[in-house]
Amino acid sequence: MKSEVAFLLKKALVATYPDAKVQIHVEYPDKRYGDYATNVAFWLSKVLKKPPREIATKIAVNLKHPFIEKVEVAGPGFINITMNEHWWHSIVKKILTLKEGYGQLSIGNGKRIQIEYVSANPTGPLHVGHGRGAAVGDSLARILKKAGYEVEREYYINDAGRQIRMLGESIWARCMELQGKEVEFPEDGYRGNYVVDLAKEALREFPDILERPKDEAVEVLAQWGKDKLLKQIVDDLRSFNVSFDSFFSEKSLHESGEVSRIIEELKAKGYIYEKDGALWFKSTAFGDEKDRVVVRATGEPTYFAADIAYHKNKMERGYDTCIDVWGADHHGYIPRVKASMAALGYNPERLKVLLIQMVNLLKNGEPVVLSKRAGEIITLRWLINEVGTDAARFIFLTRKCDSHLDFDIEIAKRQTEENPVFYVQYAHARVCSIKRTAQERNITLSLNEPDLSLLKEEEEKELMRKLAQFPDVIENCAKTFEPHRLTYYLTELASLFHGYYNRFRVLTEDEALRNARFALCEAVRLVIKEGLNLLGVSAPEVM
RNA sequence: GCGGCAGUAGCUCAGCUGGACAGAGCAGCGGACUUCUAAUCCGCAGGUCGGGGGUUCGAGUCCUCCCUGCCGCGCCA
Repeated sequence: MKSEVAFLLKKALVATYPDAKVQIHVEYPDKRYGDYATNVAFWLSKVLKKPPREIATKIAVNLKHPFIEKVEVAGPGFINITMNEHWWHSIVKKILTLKEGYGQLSIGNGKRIQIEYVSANPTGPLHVGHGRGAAVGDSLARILKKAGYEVEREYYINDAGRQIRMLGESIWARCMELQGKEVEFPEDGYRGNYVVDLAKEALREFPDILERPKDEAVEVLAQWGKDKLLKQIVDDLRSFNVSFDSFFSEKSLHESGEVSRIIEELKAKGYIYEKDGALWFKSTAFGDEKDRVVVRATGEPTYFAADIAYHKNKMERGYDTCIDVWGADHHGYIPRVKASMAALGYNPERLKVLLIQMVNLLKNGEPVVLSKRAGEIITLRWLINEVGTDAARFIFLTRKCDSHLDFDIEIAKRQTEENPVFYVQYAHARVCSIKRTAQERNITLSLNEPDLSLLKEEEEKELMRKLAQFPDVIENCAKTFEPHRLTYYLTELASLFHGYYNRFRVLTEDEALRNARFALCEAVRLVIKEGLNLLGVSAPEVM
């Protein structure tokens, strides 16, 4: 609702200083100062060369609206605004009318955003780190949609190149072992147990596989294994409430010739040279720290070459913005991708890369040590089975992407008050419980024209203030690409609700008061439900 | 060595274009269930915002230097 206040401020500003051009920023001050505040006078004082208090006072005089109770100039020049009850009541009514549609914005203005996330190699199951990227990417997609963007979600499948062949060789080696044949396991092979399971299944599916020439067998197993693993990945993501609009195959870029074409295009522009038998892209011309190989001395294109083609393809599809969600260990990769886009004549600003920091797994405060050599990983599937999708998603979204995340498996499993997701869900369930109890006791509850002026308590006003912030939170998340702000908001809203619930009764004798309070609670419930939905977390009616 | 991220209460972390006395949860201590679910609530206690300089009317937030931790610097992806 900040935007409405900003609009009123804008009017007052124009009335006072018609020529002033300044961005109006509205904040939530400490509640003893008022409901909204702005520091616009400070910015103006720089331009007008007058004291901020003087400017603030003049603007305040012109700030009028039936919903404004009072306007005060405070401190060195803040303008504090206090709204009257009609303003707060209008918000509750708005929520009850719009329901889950409350908070829908149009700041995206129909602009197209593509968001690519997870994109894990189909050479093994998803691990916990992928889960964090999935939670962030998926929730961000939901939030951006809510903010009025046209959003497309994509998964880039690295189904070409060395790692897929290595998958085939790993399965082949395990097949040999299962048949009791001595064979050296490939040095960079995939050592996880899942490869043994795949090998067992492969032997059933292709009884003659080991009789075929090795190259052929490896190729068959590679493609078959890749498809199996991809299906498993998609299934895991589905259990994690994560979905995609499209899957884009790296292999298709090679097969369609797009990779070769992109190299020719860069060559024509003079950004490709040969050294040591390989072809190099002159990314240093666009700020990268060194040039990068696009075609190996063996004649094979690198992963990066395909990635250039992929990003060109994205640009050609006309998105206003493309978001790539990557693990933070890929940060050194950003300059070369942006360089390639610049070289091809695209504005690199159209690409935003979100780096997701590492997840540290803990067990009762102690780091979980995994042997990388033995291919030990903690899979997302395991995590979902242990702690559930709701808890895992919520915990992943309680940190900003830039921060490392300590994920303590025992705490997440414990399902106690240490686990914030239940706290928020419980608030939702409690409102549902009020409704149920009323039904059981034949108490009438009506949302029809509640008399909200009966909500006189400070706690009730606090709740209405918080509810009014929801659209601002959506806007904030969408602009910063930071979904974690929503989890904090929901926790705060739930906290206010629990406090209110403990102190006041909804099902009172006084029918008018009962209906007014229930209307407020129902508004809280609707916002929590929609908020959780944006995080991909369920809102149970009973707990 | 170069680069990225982090360094805020005992622990895990928030902190909205720089704003008005630095916030939450957990842990600790003390209270609240014949009344809409105690997975809850109320209260107390707890911090020279890693350190030094600087910019500003104002710095946890911006600049600079230093310290510590994690990560990256392949013709791997």
